[in-house]
Formats: sequence, structure tokens, C-alpha cells
Amino acid sequence: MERIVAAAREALEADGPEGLTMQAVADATGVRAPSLYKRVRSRRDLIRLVATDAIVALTRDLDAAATTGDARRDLAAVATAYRAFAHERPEAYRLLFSGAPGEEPIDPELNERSSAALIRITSELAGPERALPAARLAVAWAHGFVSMELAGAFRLGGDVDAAFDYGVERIVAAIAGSAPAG
Amino acid sequence: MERIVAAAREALEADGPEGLTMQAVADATGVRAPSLYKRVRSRRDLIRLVATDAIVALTRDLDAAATTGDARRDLAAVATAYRAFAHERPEAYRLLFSGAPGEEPIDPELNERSSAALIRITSELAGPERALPAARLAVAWAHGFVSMELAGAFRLGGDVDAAFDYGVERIVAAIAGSAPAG
DNA sequence: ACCTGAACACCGTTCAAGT
DNA sequence: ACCTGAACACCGTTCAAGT
Repeated sequence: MERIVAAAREALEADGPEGLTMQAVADATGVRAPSLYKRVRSRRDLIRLVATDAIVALTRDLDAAATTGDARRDLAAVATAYRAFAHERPEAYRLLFSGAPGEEPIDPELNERSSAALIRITSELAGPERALPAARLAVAWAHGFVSMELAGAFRLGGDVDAAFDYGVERIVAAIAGSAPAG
Repeated sequence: MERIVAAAREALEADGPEGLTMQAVADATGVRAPSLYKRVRSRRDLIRLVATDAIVALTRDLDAAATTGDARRDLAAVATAYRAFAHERPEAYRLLFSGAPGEEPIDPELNERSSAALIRITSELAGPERALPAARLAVAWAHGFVSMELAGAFRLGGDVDAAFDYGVERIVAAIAGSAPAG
């Protein structure tokens, strides 16, 4: 079971979504394709298991990054960890945001936990009542940036790393600047 | 040929990417599937044609929105038009950012034209030398926001429209605040 | 010149049959 | 209880044959 998800995950990263076939997973686990259906309901379900594995790993990375003791630096560290995860497992990362209306979403609790660290940070920076929209600002920017990067959408040249640093700095300022006090 | 792309576009929006089959397009255009290969190189090529159609339409919408005469209001109007396009043609919108490393990118010239209006705006707001990173900040945020919205990723409740307005306001401020003068 | 039936190599999935 | 060969309904794509 664990081996199945691991094989699926590797097939996905190696050959993209259409490389994640039941055949490929069966070959990698030394079994025939029909046998997989004893462990997994369907290919779609298997993809969901890979996505769940990915969001757990991402959450761990983000939590580990948010430990500098300073909210602004935490936010920058979380953004950097977020981007690093997307670079390490681009196909799995894509999976997390590919949910179409018809599809079953990932476990809502895991989803909530994945943004807990960020919301704690934005709550500190922008105040509790602004924490949610501020977190959405940050994660929308971060997701947009890395997903464009992965899609090769930054074709106008320029330094992409510098654009990321500029973005982090501006997002931190934008969130801190939206606090009721300032 | 035009009818083929239109049929593909409708199949895509109606049934998602896996609904865009050569069979479906053939049925809709009153022909047998093999005949499509006289007009189109492959299914992948047909998808590219739909994506090209989408980026042209999006560019038209963005250009039409950026006509208020005020850079700040133009930026808000462009962001709103961008989001509206994604809501109207969600599957086509998804297509624009689904480019994996192996795939042929869309015509670079069309891509450049699609961001011309935005870069003019950010150039006004943040100065010419900051125009590109500022535009990337804006488009990354906007893309991230709408793609999360389309993926159903805003599951923590709250007012999504209000979060968008908050985001627009903060992004405008962040870009204007990064100008060398202020 | 244009269209198509038949065919090929793939998919995901089911299920009766084997151990 | 577990695995699998065979089969089914689909894909995308090719190509010889028909008009």
C-alpha cells in the first residue's frame, strides 16, 4: 500500500500525470495491474493519495521553516520553503491545486493544518481579524509565483530569484501595512 | 478549422480536459475522428490552439479594462477583468498555466502582448526599472488567487470577494510603495 | 483532394477462474 | 485470501482503400 503510493509518486514526478498509469505502478511494485484494485479504489483515488502525501510533507516543511522567532522573517522563511517544495516535487505540487469542481477535495483538516503556521504569522503581522485575508494574499502570491515558474511563464527575462525576493519583501510590507494600527 | 477549435473549446469547458477527445470534437463537427488529422497535427496541438484562442481573448479583455486613465484604477480594473475571464472560461484559463517542462509553449509574442497593459501600469506606479518585477508581483497574486478559487482551495470560509478586493488594494499599495521616490 | 473503416498500441477497470 | 488472464469499453493515431 505504502509501496503503491511511493511508486505512484515516483511515476508522477518522472513522467508527469499521464505517466502515472496503473501499468507503471504495477510494474514498479512487481504485480499485475488488476491486483492494484485490491488496495486502491481507482487511479483517481491513487492520485488523491499522492496529493495527500504531498500536503502532509509540505505542511511539515512550512512548520519547520516558521521558527525564526520573528514574524517577518518567519513569513519570508515560509515563502522560501514553499517555493523549495514546489521545485523539489513539481508534479505533486501541481496536484495540490488541480482540483476541478467535480473532483473530491483533499481532507479538509489537512488543508487547514497546512495554513496554520501562515495564519499565525499573518495574525501577528496584520492583527487577528485580518489574518485570513492576509494569509490568502500571501499564499495566492506564493502559489501564483511558483506555479507560473513551473509552467515556464516567466519568459520576459529578468532575474526570477530576484523577482521572488522582491515579491516576498513587498508582500511582507503589504501585510504589515494593513494592520489596523498602521 | 475554426469550427474544430470552437468545438474543442466547448468540449473542454463542458467536460474538462479529459472531455476534450478527438471523438467529441469529431462528433460535434460532423466528421469521423481520423479526418481531424487533416486539419490538426494531434490532440495536443488542438489543445494548444484552444490555449492560443484563450490568451488572445484574455489580452483583449485586459486591454479593454485598462482605460480608466488612472494607473491605480487601471490596475484594479485589469485584476477584475482577469478574474472575470477565469470565471467565464475556467478550463481554458487553467490551460494557460498548465505548461509542463516538456510541452511546447504558446507563441511568445502573444504571451508578451498579454502583459503589455499591465507592464505599462506598473511602470507608471513603480517606475520603469521596477516595472517587470512589479508586474510579476501583480500577475502572480492574481493568478494564484483565481487558480486557488477555481480549485476550490478557499475552504476556510470568509468572503472571497472581499479577500479579492483586499488583495487588489494591498497589491496596488505594495507596487506604488516600491517606487524609488516613495 | 477528401473522407473513412479497419487496425494498432495503449488506457482504466471488471471478473471469473486459478492457487 | 490473494493474484491474474482475458475481456470490455474506451483512448489517440495511422493508413490503405474508397469516392
